[in-house]
Amino acid sequence: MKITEAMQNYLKTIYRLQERDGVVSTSSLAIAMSVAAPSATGMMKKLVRYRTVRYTRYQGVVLTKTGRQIALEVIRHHRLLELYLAASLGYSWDAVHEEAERLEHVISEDFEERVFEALGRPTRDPHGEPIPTREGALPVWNHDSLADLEPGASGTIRQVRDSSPDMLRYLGARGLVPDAVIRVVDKAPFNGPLTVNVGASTHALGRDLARHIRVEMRPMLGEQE
Amino acid sequence: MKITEAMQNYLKTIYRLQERDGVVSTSSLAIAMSVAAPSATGMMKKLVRYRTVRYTRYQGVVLTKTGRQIALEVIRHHRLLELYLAASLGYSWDAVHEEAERLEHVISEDFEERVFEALGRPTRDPHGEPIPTREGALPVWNHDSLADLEPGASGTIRQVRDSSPDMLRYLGARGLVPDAVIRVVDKAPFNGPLTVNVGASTHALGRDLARHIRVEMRPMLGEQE
DNA sequence: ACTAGAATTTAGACATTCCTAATCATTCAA
DNA sequence: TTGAATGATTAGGAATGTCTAAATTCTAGT
Repeated sequence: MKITEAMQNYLKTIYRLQERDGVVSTSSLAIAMSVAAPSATGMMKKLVRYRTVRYTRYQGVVLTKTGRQIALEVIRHHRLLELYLAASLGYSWDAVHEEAERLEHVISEDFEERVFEALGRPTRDPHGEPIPTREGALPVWNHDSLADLEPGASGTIRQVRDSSPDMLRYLGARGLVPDAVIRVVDKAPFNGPLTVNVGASTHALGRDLARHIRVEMRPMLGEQE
Repeated sequence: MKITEAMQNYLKTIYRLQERDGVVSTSSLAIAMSVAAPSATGMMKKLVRYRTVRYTRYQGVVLTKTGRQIALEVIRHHRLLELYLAASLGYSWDAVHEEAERLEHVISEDFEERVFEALGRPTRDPHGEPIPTREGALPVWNHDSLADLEPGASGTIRQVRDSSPDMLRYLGARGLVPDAVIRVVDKAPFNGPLTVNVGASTHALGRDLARHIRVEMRPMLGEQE
């Protein structure tokens, strides 16, 4: 009766998909885990035995409180590690994900605590994602998708939601990182690209890409109360 | 065709036992790995297929060059991690072993390299054990066992070979750590205790325990050339 | 309402790594 | 030298997590 590493990974993935889609289907889970569908079905049944998910045949799964707790614990490890690797060992923000992915399952609570303190009890990882607390609470902000901003709007990048190293390097090279201040110059119709100012330079960004960038809008002049 | 974590652990353990006893028997390996004897036999056969050990039925195993290479790589990870945990995250020397034991199999070569550089290319871990080089070379010193020193002899502790946290705490509390300068005051016959000066204080030490402490003797006055 | 196609689950298999029970080999002592 | 104790191996089986192929269930379009 032990939560294995595989189970942790499934729970973490279910959590992520559930945030996005609500109920999680077998096929989406299988794709996200890079396994065949029967593997996902089998694991769902196992997770049920551990009371970490609620599962109805042909209907998909939802995390229980216990399952969410475990997922958030793993996510906390992951994000603390990403931050630690970047801050203390000089990793670039596009390289932290892969290393954290393997370390997150093996570090002790003691290690977690020491890293947390060494980093000054941080609340966000290098990609701007919030770090769950030890108690499993996760502050949720509702920032706007960059893709939704209209020309003229400006704000501060709060999150860059993409774990592909190539994409992160691409964005980083253009200054599109958390805390960067941006302004939308132009926006093509029909899901076409956005043109944005970042600091001194201007870049065109695909709408799909922009959707992964979350922005805290600066209240327009005259809009403040 | 992949070296699994279990195989790494067996190879590391075979390396350690081989240093001590020469050829490694199934039973000693099984005991050291905390598994039943048939598990050890089975793994030996598997390690043969990977050309990491030479094995003769009923005779035990010896590492091949490849096997030793892999064992030393894992040991390098282990000792770098021990040092890093102690130096950068404030772990006590009795706590580093357990954490390093789990991390050693999952860190990347990149992580290893960054830690190595962050620590200033160290050559010894917190217990005084030498850290194998990236090429798999291991400097071997032949220090004396504290148990062999005669009354009046003195020297510097170079290694404390014990991974039990309790024992390390016990020794640490008495100042018996690497680089400590000690002098043997008295030595009981028949495998009885040694009495040693460590800094300002004096302690009696069981001979078995003293055997795990390796000392670089200071040449006696008048003995220098 | 029916049916074709998509999604999902079941069935059966394989690789790992571990176990217990039983058999086989070695060795040491009388 | 022989035989009992010790040590090692074989035989057979369990748990995990994966797969492919086949059967089942669902869903949408007519």
